[in-house]
Amino acid sequence: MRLSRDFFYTLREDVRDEDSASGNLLTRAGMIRRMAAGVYMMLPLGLKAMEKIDAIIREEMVRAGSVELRMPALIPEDVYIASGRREAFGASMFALKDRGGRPFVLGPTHEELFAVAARQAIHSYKDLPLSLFQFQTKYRDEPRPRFGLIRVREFVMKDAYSFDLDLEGLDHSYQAMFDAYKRAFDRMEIKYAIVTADTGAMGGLLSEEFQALCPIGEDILVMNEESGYASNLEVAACPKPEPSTEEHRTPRAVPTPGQKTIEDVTNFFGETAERFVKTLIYMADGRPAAFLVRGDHEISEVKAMKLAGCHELEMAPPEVVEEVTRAPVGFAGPIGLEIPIYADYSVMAMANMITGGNEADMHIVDVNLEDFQITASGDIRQIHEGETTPESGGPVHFRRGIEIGNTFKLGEKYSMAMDLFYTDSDNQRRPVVMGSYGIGPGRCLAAIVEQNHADGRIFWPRAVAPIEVAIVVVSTKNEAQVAVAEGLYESFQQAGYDVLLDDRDERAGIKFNDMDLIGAWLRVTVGRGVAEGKVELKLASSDDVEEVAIADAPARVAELLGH
RNA sequence: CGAGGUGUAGCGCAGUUGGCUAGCGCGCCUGCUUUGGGAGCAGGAUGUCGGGGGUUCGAGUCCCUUCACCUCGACCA
Repeated sequence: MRLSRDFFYTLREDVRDEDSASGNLLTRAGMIRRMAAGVYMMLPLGLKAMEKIDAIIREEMVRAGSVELRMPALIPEDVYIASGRREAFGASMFALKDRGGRPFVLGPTHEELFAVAARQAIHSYKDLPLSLFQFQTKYRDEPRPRFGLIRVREFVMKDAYSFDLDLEGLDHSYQAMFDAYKRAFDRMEIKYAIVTADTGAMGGLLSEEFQALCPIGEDILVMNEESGYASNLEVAACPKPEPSTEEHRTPRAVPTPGQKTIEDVTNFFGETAERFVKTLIYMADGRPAAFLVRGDHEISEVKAMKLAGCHELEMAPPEVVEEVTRAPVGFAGPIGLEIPIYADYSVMAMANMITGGNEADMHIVDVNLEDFQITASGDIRQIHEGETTPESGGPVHFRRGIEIGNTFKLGEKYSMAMDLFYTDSDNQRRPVVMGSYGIGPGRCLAAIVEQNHADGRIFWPRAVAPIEVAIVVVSTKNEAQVAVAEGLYESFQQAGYDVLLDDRDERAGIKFNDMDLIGAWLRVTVGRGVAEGKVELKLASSDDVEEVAIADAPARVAELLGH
């Protein structure tokens, strides 16, 4: 690009309302611009970086044997009703009607459409396996977009789908995609962890996430480096404690006026939180249910949903809490509840616990398991840092990650819903076994910047730098300099580099600063050295400046770029 | 959805108890000087003060309303 003519600008100051380094730097570098909450313009330089990321992903997809196509974003609503996901996505789906009043949605993900498309091509076991992918815009009406490109409402996703005969075939397809993902992220030089994750709204058998390690990441990763254990906090298994050997006493009510929170009550009783049980009232698929966790623990809603076997779980509104506990919010307890009660393993190990009294200003002490009826017990809490589980093999610690990729073994869920079957060699009709695999290229871009910036400038990994070579003409009034710069520009373009010519009539300092901000990988300075037949080369990653003869510049640049 | 906050020039901001032509820095335009790390001097342009309504002789400022955006929360009863 030639700056005197191209669409290019930078901002000198930090941008208001950009709460992440990547959002701020990409905006200042003139690569992106926010239009609305979670909606961004992708400007030429940002688009260039995106295209490089896309190209890497595309190459790895093709290498893994996947075939590219493109689905619509505008989709009749009944496609998602058929799979039962219209409800699962709920308000996070952008919904609209056409002029005839027919309901449409903007697709948040495309398992259904791919299943529908595959129906045309898959009839026999001879048609399998098959792998398809696309780069396509998704729409999700996030409750709270934030962190620049990291949580947005409109974004391009690379999504791929595998179709296999059986679970064994799925394992192969999954592994091929998994390896492709690793190669792609390695080429982008992203520092990431792979964690087991919740299958969530996708459903299915297994989910693993590729998480770019980064302090502003929204996911908490539970890890143990020695054993290689890594799991999303949502699903990280907790240790199962030994039952208490304390002798069980008889429950008795104790007045606790105004003591509602665990903190209140621990102070009131002068006991540690481990002696208390939190009774959380939820709506599980619309019906109230109680979940018990120890006072010092936090519930994992993902695990709780699995234990309760429900698809939707949200905190019950105060009216419901008051109805089922017959007490104001803050005094719920298991004794006398007439709704299903699910208990965490740690509660199963407790004795003489303190619970709410289901009565205003009342708690009950010395409660034991025999004093109430439990529907089911299981691991429904979040693990704490420092705990050890059989899986982790040692104490876990937490890190934060940005989810840049996710792989799912879906199984037969969508095939069954969308009627995707094949005939096997014994003339039996069988559901196709599917997998789905997503990468957020925009999140990759953001994660790369988060991981590679300092002093208000971006340091791009080699493979994704939008500008490989920036030619800075120090003085555009100096004809000799301009001629040399133009010659090099032409030569670098011929060589196929991503090259930028800063021929703006600006002072050298402005140009140098701008090239630093946008993270030009290699800078060629065409200035006073031209009089002696020389130009200067400088890598963004180093402070060293190398003088070379103009005639030698193309060869040396090629060498530095590794072309 | 709950709570809080912010909307004033392209960007970042100030604007007193309501007061007369609405300011500052950067950027932009013109000229001169300068010219290797965000130049200097002089001159200049640019505003539905988020929108609508109201109070008032007079509103960026007060009131009502609405929209947008941001932060925290929306699991701990």
